[in-house]
Amino acid sequence: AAHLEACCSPLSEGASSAQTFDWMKVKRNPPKTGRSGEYGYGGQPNTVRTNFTTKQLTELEKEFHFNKYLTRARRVEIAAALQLNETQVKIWFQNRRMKQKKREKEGLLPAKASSSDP
Amino acid sequence: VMILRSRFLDARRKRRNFNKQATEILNEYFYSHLSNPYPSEEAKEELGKKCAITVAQVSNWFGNKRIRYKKNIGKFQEEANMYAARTAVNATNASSHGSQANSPSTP
DNA sequence: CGAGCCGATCAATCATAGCA
DNA sequence: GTGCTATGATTGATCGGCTC
Repeated sequence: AAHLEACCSPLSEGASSAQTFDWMKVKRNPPKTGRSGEYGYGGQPNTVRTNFTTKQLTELEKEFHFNKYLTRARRVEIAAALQLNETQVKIWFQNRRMKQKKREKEGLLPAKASSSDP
Repeated sequence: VMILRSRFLDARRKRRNFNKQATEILNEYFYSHLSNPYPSEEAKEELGKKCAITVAQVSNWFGNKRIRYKKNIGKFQEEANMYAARTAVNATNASSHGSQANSPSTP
């Protein structure tokens, strides 16, 4: 792999229009997901977003409805059963909780409208 | 590979684009705060109200806009100039204000 | 000091809308 | 109809801040 970044600099611009602000340069570190998305490889950082299988998602969802929060023990069990990292399971639950909250929030006042109508 | 998508339960299927006016308002905010296009929760609520969309949609819009903008600044140059000219206001950096309509943030 | 959580965001991708 | 781009939504994972 090879990444290079050396184009424009935040220096001055003639007149109008934009410059390059800090938020445009923000870069996220590659996932440290070590692996286990798919057994086998060298073990190098996955670099890519893991795609959970329908089976894994089903199990996680089921567990979530049972308990919104995980205990260390439960997390280990699930991770082993689904062949995921404990971290991935932990993160999944965190994201799931946020998703749940978002849903509740919107399900409260969904005053439908906007856009166009065909 | 087969990975039979459970493409049968995704709300993202039927999607409708926003009004031209809503997009107008969002872009105006975006480009007038290009130095820091991160509306506060309050600002999002107000934008959502003005555009008749949810706060979540406002967040999605800004999230997509920021990523796509920085991915290809050149592609948005025109748009940027257009909106930049339309609004003279500009907050070069996050700091307090004292305006009337909307204020950036920092609780 | 570190682990887990929250809230926000990123970044890649999905699926459709919209236009030539 | 076909083909490609624009765009809203979804989501695994990261970042900073806070609690314990």
